[in-house]
Amino acid sequence: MKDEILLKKVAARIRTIRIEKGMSQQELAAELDYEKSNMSRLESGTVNLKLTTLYKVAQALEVSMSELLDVE
Amino acid sequence: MKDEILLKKVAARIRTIRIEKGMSQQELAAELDYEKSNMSRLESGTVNLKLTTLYKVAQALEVSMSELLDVE
DNA sequence: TCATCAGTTATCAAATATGATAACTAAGGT
DNA sequence: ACCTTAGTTATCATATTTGATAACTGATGA
Repeated sequence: MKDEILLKKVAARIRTIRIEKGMSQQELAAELDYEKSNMSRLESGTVNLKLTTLYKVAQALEVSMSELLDVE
Repeated sequence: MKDEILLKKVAARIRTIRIEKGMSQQELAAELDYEKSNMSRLESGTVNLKLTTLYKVAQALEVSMSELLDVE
């Protein structure tokens, strides 16, 4: 799988789970001490997240990192 | 879990699996088109890997990213 | 002793993530 | 018409990863 595809898929997974949990980007961002704009960027799949960023997102969504990476 | 601990754990996991597969850092590095020095750095747990780097390592080790993140 | 292999550490330039701010669109409700 | 909420996009400075090179240690074998 090409890198960009991976990033898109992980981003989509984050968005899906966030919506499942009934959270807005803003709410999720707040838990992470992010700006909503950065949350949007994160879900756009244009950014190559670092491990600790993934970890923080997973915690805020109350899922494991593996669930966020469960792509294909 | 604090960030540094997470990074240490993931790094340790990578090392463990690499050794299980009977590979040297050099061999693994070769598969990734890395320098062995960077492989060492990666396993030192001092670096906050990006998603695509984790992905490449997982592929070279023939495991899923989840296996590398299966910490704690 | 000498050479090789495995790994570590430091350093550098280049690329990129991160955090912040701002301006914008679009939808809903009052 | 106005306001709020949700999300997007662009831009900036700063920090950090990445890739490369080099010098080093320690162990093992000829």
